[in-house]
Amino acid sequence: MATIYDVARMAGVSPATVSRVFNGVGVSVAKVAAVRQAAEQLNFTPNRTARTLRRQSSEVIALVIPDIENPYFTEMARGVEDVASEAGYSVVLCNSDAQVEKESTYLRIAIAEHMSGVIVAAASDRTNLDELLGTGRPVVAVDRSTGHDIDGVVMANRDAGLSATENLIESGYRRIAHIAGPEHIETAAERAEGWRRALAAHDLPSEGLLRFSSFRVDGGREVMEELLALPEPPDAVVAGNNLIGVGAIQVLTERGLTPPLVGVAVIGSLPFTTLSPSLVTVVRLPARHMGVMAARMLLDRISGDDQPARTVVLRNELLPASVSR
Amino acid sequence: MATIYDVARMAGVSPATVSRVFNGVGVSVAKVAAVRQAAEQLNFTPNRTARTLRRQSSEVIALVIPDIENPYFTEMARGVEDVASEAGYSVVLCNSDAQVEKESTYLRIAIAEHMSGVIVAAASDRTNLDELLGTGRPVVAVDRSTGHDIDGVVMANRDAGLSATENLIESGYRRIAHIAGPEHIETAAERAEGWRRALAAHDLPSEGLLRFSSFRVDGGREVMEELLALPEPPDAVVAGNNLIGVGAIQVLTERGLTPPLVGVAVIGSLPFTTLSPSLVTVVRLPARHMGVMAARMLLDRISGDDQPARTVVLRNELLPASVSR
DNA sequence: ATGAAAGCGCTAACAG
DNA sequence: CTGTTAGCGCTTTCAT
Repeated sequence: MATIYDVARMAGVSPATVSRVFNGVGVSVAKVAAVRQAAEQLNFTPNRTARTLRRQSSEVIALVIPDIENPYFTEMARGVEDVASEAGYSVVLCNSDAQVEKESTYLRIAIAEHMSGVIVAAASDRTNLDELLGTGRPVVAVDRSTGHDIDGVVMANRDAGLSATENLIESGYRRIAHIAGPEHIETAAERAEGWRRALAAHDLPSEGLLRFSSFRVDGGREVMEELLALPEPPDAVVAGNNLIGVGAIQVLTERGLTPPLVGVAVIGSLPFTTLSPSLVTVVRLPARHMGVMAARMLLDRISGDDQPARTVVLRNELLPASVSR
Repeated sequence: MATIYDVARMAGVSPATVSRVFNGVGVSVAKVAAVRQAAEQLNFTPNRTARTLRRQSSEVIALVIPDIENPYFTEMARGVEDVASEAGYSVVLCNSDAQVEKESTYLRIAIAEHMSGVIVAAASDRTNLDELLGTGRPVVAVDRSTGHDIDGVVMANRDAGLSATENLIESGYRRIAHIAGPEHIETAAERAEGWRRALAAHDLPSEGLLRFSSFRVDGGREVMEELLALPEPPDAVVAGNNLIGVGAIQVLTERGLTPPLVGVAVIGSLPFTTLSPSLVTVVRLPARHMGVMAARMLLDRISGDDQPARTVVLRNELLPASVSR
């Protein structure tokens, strides 16, 4: 690999001048031309590692998410990436697999690699950002808030749970279960709270109808089966996220209980569903937009913005099933 | 951030010794203990950028894929990540968005950041690896082969197209269309070739029944609509990948032509489908395994293996629909 | 086994 | 506008 010295020699200038050419500072047109030509000829690319070491920061941001196979998070990643790459930043995607240890490893790498900032969807409420924040790096929380006083972008989760449930109530369902995500994850708890409130407001029963699960397809399947095995099974169900929804609908379909025979409302979109869209209620969560907002806030912080921490709450959109029992 | 010098001073040793402690070379137990304790106290993490600059290589590999929102590729990414992280490597995921220019940018970053190797699912047949290969870095092609003489892992695409089509023929369908991916993408062309052969072998018509599209849901939807508008519409369809399959099934469902009314075979899994699995034929492609194999080959190369280039072809598994017309 | 010292390739004062 | 120079933090000879 050619270095800045090779280019300098070939162009008959000093290494500093070559550096300047590649960093947009004032250099005479003649030398710029000479340097560019030499660089071209030598196939020179500035060595980012050296630049990073010298500058103590790199144009890379880390995005740490708990499940790279969940379309909700990949949609969000697209939003982050679009904003970041527009601004000349690269995004490295890290999959914490919902494990705090893996998450810590990636956060440590972000520090050790001098990345400029981090966007993190916390693996759990035990996520520890102290070390990262101690380095002064900007960090933005997405999807789930953390215990720390930092910028964040979250969904209106309680509202989502509430409106999903109310929609089912309006459609005439009366025994509405909720398959929530893990109990210690904020989004899950909040959505469950919304579900509970909706039922309470309409004097409907909730006892025995709330189940915590994993935010995954098999979690949704398992719990749906349990619910159907109940002496008095529910006539409708609110799925705590997209994957739980998929699992629940799969089980219902296999049993011939295709919605709207059993009412289904899902918190989150079902991008790859093959079901006719009018059969289930969906609360669309603006995942891409969440990524966009988070990236913008992070970039602001990186360029020195030091306002007090902000939390943005994103509204969601109810797409009611158009067919009911 | 504490440096190796801070630790050295505190532990009463030289910086070189600290370095040795963190690189597993022979150091007396007493000093090891002193260094570890000092490091702990100062919360020291070796600076990777400096290490990379010095060593001219980093324990990071890049994985470049054309669509991060496609579960096929994220499943593959999981396979890569599991193997890599086991071996102490981190994986940075880069989304080329099926654009050769974005892809080039990421490949250039991989060089400039001294990454140890690259796994790439080529954006198109115009993907250019010359610059990357010129640096001597190991590169493994996945999913799609490249023009270059490098290791690769691909699916048995022709076979996949063939067996998907034959399954539909056996189920009694006679007018079988194929919605393929982009014509200039190898996987699409090969699967189409399999479809064509199956039809030819059974003296069935193919004329006007092959459509190239994008490997995305809207591509599948669009073409499915076109096909249904034909004067003589097909009675079955082979979808060129998972997303095309989703789009096609969505359109059929909306028209009340739910499979098996119209036969559907999909090349690729439908992880988030809510359709009863027995209604469509699926050719399962071992995406995770592809990632695992690719990562292993790359790691081998990184540790110096210099055998001639190998190409691994992965067999797929036919999961026939259990219900037919 | 340990330390001293020389860079890896780049950028940012500082002079001129 | 341009060149000289001193590191960024680490690893790795080369001595000892």
